[in-house]
Amino acid sequence: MRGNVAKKLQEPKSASSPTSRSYRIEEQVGYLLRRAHQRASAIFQVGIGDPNITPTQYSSMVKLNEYTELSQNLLGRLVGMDKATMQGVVRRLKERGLVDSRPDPGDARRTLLSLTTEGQRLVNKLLINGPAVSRETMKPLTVQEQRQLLELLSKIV
Amino acid sequence: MRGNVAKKLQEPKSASSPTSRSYRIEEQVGYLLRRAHQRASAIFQVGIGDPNITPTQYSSMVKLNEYTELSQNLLGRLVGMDKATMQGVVRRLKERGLVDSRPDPGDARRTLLSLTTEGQRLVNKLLINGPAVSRETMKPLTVQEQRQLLELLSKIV
DNA sequence: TGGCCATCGTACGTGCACGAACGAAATGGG
DNA sequence: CCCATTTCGTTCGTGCACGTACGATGGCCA
Repeated sequence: MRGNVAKKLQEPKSASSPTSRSYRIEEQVGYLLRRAHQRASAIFQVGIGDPNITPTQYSSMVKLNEYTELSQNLLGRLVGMDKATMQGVVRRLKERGLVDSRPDPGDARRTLLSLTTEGQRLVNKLLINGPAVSRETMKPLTVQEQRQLLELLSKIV
Repeated sequence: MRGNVAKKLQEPKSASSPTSRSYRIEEQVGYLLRRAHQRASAIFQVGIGDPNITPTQYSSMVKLNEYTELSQNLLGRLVGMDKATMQGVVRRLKERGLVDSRPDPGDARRTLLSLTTEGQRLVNKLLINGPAVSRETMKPLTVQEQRQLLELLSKIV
C-alpha cells in the first residue's frame, strides 16, 4: 500500500484565469500536425508493402518514376525536401540500387537522377498500396471530411 | 546558348491511363501532413521567441508547467513521444538547466521531472507567443476553416 | 511468497530535417 | 571579357522519431 499515492496522476495546477482563454497544447495546429504526421508515417510503414522504404524515399521514387530523370535539387523542390535532406535520401536509395545517377552533360554542377530497373519495379509495386495507405490514414473521417482535410492542408502547405 | 536545353523541365512521362484515377503524391494525406508539419515547425522556430527551443521541447515544458511534476514516461504519453525520443528531449532540457529531476520516492524505476525556476520563467515567456504562432500557421485559412482543420486533425490523431 | 510479466528508463542504430559553411561551376551585368 | 552573384551538391552539427534490446524494479497471482 505504501507508495500508492505516488501513482496517482497529479491535477493540473493552473486554474486558468477567467479572463484569458486557456491555452491547451493539444489544440494547437503545430502539435496536431506533429501527431497526425506521426500516425500517418506509422500507417505508411506497415501498409506500403516494404518496411525498409520510408515516406520520403517513396515520394522521391514516385517523382522519379513520373519524370524519368531529374537533378537532385529539382527533385528536392518537387517533393519538398531541402538539399541536405535530399542528399541523404538519395544516398540511401543509391546504396540500395534503386536509384542511379550520372553527371548532367549540360551543367557540370548537376547530377541527374533516375530509377534503376529494380527501382522502377519496386515503386510500381508500392504504388498499388498507396491509395490504401491514404484511406487507412483518413479512416476516422467521412468521405466529405477527407476531401475537406486535403483541401485545408493544401492551403497551409 | 549551349546547354540551354538541359535546363528545361522534362514532361512527366505517365500518360495516366483513362481508366485508373491518377495517383498524385501531392494529394496524399501523408505527404501533405509532412509538408504542413514542416511549415508549422518553421513558423514556430521564428515566432516562439527563442530559436533554441524546439516544438517538442516546448510541448514538454508546457505540460510540466501544468502538472508540476511528472515521470518521464507519463510526460511522453501526454505529449505523444515514445520513450526513446523523450529521453533525448529531457536530456537536452536538463543540460540547459530548464528541467530538473529526482528519483520517485515511491517507485525506484521512475524519475520525476519538473521545471526549474529558469524553466518556468522561460515557458511563461514563450507561452505569450504560442497563440500568435498558431494564428500565423493557419493564416491562409478563414476562421471557420481553422476550426474545421483543428477538428479534423483531432480525429485522425 | 516465489516466479512471471509489465513498466521504467537507458543505449544503440537508422533515418528525416535543416542551418551553416564550402568549393566548383554557371550566369549576368558592366 | 571579367567579376560578383547565384546555383548545385556535399559535409558537419544538432535535434526529432522510433525499433530493439537491456537491466532494474514493481505488481500480480498461484
